[in-house]
Order: sequence, then structure tokens, then C-alpha cells
Amino acid sequence: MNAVKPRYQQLKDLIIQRISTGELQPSDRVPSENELVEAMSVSRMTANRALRELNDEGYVKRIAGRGTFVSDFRSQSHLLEVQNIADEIAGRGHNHSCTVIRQSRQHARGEVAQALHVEQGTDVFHLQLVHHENATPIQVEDRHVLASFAPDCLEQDFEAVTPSAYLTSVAPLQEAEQIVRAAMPNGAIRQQLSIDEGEPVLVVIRRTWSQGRPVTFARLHHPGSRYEMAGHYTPPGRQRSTSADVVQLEQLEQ
Amino acid sequence: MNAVKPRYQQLKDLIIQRISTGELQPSDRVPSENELVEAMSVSRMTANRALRELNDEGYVKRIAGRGTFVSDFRSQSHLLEVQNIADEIAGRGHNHSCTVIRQSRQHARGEVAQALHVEQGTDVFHLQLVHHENATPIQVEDRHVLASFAPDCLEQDFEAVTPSAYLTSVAPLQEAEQIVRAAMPNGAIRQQLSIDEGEPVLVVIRRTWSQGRPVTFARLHHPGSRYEMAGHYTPPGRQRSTSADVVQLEQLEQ
DNA sequence: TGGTCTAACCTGTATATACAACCTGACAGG
DNA sequence: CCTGTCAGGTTGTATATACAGGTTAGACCA
Repeated sequence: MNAVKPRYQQLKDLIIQRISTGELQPSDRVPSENELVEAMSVSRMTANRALRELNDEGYVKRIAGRGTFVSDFRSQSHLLEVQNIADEIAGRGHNHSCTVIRQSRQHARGEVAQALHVEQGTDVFHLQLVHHENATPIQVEDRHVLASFAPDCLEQDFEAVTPSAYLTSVAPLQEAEQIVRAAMPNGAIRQQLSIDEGEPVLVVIRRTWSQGRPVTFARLHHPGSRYEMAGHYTPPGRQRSTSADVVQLEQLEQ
Repeated sequence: MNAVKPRYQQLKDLIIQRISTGELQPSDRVPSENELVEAMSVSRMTANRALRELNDEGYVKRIAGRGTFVSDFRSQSHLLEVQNIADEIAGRGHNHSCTVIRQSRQHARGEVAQALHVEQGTDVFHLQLVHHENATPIQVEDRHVLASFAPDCLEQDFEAVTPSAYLTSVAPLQEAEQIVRAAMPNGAIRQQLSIDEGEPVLVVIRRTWSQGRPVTFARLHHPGSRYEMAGHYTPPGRQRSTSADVVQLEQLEQ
């Protein structure tokens, strides 16, 4: 419990904290190794290890001869890659819009309390949204958020900023767990996605952690005919192939 | 092109090669830092960096005071975590069996040639298998394998060893890409999975790379009512939470 | 025989130092 | 005005050295 963290880890934590509080913005310059040597009274090898590991972990990007810079969100982690549907749609060059069905305060019960790992009756916010890609519904989002984590959740305009983007602005999301399945939708979902009877939906059930505890629990329903999830897995320490190949398969499979 | 790799990278490559050729088996002891210093004429810090990075990347496991040991498959990479359905079923304590529908040589055409990034007419093997969990069909595997990658593919008994396990034994799989979608099955798939009309399937389309090129292309169909994919994402450099939480949600969602 | 202690080896961290390669901006010369 | 050179800062790698702390096996003693 009282273990003293190694100095390179202290440096890493310090810089991660500056990034997550917004003190260091994406593409900002991070102190150089020699500056850290001066400021923190460590040897250059220790500062080098801290910055090198932050680079390997995607927090910063290092360029020999220039310096160390905070990564932009895009490359920060594959966590976010799978997170924000608005970015995903924007990445296809399409227009994203969102309709709020419900935005209320509730007491957690049953599986929500269990999933968020809190007592029955704990305050949570309940959001129901429909996301559109070029005016076609593509995701029904049914999300519960721990009230203590995001107290101003009811004041947010989720037609302008997605819950994902809002939640990452409250505190960095550190861990995610998801379950994917194929199912037949009930009437409400079918209507909100405006899909035909007999068409399946792709359901994603996702929990996300921040500050060591689960803070949000979401059920995402997507029309089977209009949505698919793509993922790319590279063992750590290896460069992924050219993205040209990836695009090719996605086109091929439409 | 003619770039000289840094020495710590040469050490890493050497050890990875020994592991992938089987010269070093899981749980075998890897040369210690001082042994590498002697044998390879490097400083201890360089040997330390090589072994430390291999540890971070999951290839080996280091224990202070004891030594460095080759990881077993389980922890080697999240690539494999999502790869082998036999292990997944075994992990649930259930029995896995497999029926071979087709095991033949073909010439790659159309989307298969495109996905594997080869000329039309290139030799490939075509496998069709049905995987069962406790005698209930749970996956139809339709896989194409580059013939030049696994020449003895037709001699394999895939009812005993899954293609995934066989392919990883031929050469380590380095990269994977997958697309997940919900769809309605055609008659053949429905029959092979013995599911009712009107039940959706979860389709996974997966390409896997080895030695820098795509070597296998698979379509995996699962019954929507009996199968779901779970994934856990942790930013690099951070410990995941206790697995107790994960189990809890999986139970909750059945 | 049984328990203890120590020596040898291992990893983990930290420092000081060195050289190479890269990038940028300033500056001098045309 | 343009261009080439150079100085200074930055990352990338490599070495030698040191100490702390974990683990094990065998020596040693009661």
C-alpha cells in the first residue's frame, strides 16, 4: 500500500495527469528530457524511460531532433477508437445527428446497480438517444451514468455533444468491457431504428471504468443491415500494416 | 532498407525467433541478463531493455530473484484471446468437438483473392468446419488459407486440432482484423447451426497476418441465441481491474 | 535430523557519460 | 534575395557502475 513508486513511474504519472487535466493539450510540447532532468532532479536515462514508455503507450509522440508532443485523441488508445460513434461517422465523411428520447435521474436497480457495482437505489442518470448517419438511424443508445461521476449530466445538450465525448471530458476513461451479440429487436427498438420486421440488430453492451470503478453502462442497438464493427489487433511492439489493406476489405464486404 | 537495427531489438528478435521455432517452449527459462551480457557482448542495461520489453509485450514473464520465462499461450497476446474457439469452450469447462464439412484445395477467386492480397488463381485451401460446445453447434467456420503458408494443410486432422491452433503452430500470427455484424443466415448455415427460422447469427469476418502478409481469411457464423463475444480493453501501461467484475457482468447478461 | 543463515544469482531501478542522428533557426556569403 | 553552413537543442542508443530486494540452494550449526 505504502510502496514507493519508481521515479520513472512518478514522472509518467505526473505527465499523464497534466494531459488528463487539460493542462497539456494535444500537440502541445512536453518538457524535453533535459528539462525534466533539471526540474525533477533525475538522470536523463530516467527521464528518457518515462517519455519512451509514454510514447509506446500512445500518450505522446516523440520526434528525434524536435521534441515530445501530446498525442491527439485519435491515436491515444484503441479504447476511444471503439467509443464515439460521432467520430466514426465523421470519419466516413458523413453527417452525424442525435435525438434525445430520455434524459432523467433515476435510482439504480437490478442489473444496472449490479453492473455499476453500486447499492440498489444509488443515483444514476438514464439517457436514451438515437444516433443518425445522414438522417438514417444507426444506433439506439441506452446508457446509465453514475450520478456522482458526472453531476451536471442533466444540463448537457447531447444533441450537440455525444455522451462519449462528454464523459471523456469529465475524466479520462481508463478501461472498457463489452459484449457483442446478434439479436432480434423488440418493437420499440425496431421503430427507433426504422427497420423491417425480421431484421436482426447488433447489440453492444459496454461498461466503462474511470478512476478505478465502473462509471457507465450502455446498451447500444444497431441495425444489422446498416452497421458493422471493425477491429484491428496488433501485438504490442509491432507496427500495424498499411491501412490501405484494411480499407480494401471494408469495401469488399459491403 | 539497409538500416542497422539497434542491439536491444536484435536481442528481442533473436529471442522471439527461438520462441516461435519452438526452441524455447512455454515456461522454459530464457537466458538471464548476465548470460546475455556474456554471450552477446552487450551491456546489462541493453539486455535488460530487451527482456523488459519482451515482458511488457507479453512474450515472457519476469520474476525478480528467479529469472525470465517464456509465457504460455494464454497470456501471450490478446490476439490469441479472441482466436481459438476450442480454448474458449474449454475455459468454460465444456467439451469442444468439431466436424469437418470440407477440406480441399482451390484456386482463389474474387473476394478471397482480394482479401488475401494475391492474384486470382493462387492456390488456397478451403476449410468448412462446424464447432460444437457440448454437442451443440456454436460456430460454422468457413476459412481460406494461403497454400504457400501451410502446405500440409490437407493432411491435418481438424477434428483433433482446430485450424487456429494449427496455424499458430506453423508460424506466429502477428496481426488480425475483424468485422462483426448481425445477419440472417442462409439455409445451409441455419441447418448446420440447427437454429430456428427467424433467429439471427453473429458473423465474424477475420483476416490474419503472418510474416507481414495476410495468410488466412475466415467467415465465422454463430447462433445469436447461444453465442456472444466479450472483449476487455485496457490502455497500455495500466493494470486491468480484478476479473471478478467481468465474470459478474457475463453472468448478469445471460 | 531439523532449523537457520549465508552466498550466489536474479530482476528492478537509478545515475553518469558518451556518441550518433535528426531538426531548426540564425547567420554569412554569394 | 537565395543558399549553404553551422551551432545548439532534441531524441535514440549503448555502456559501465551501483545498490536494493527477491529467491534458492547448500553450508552450517544445534
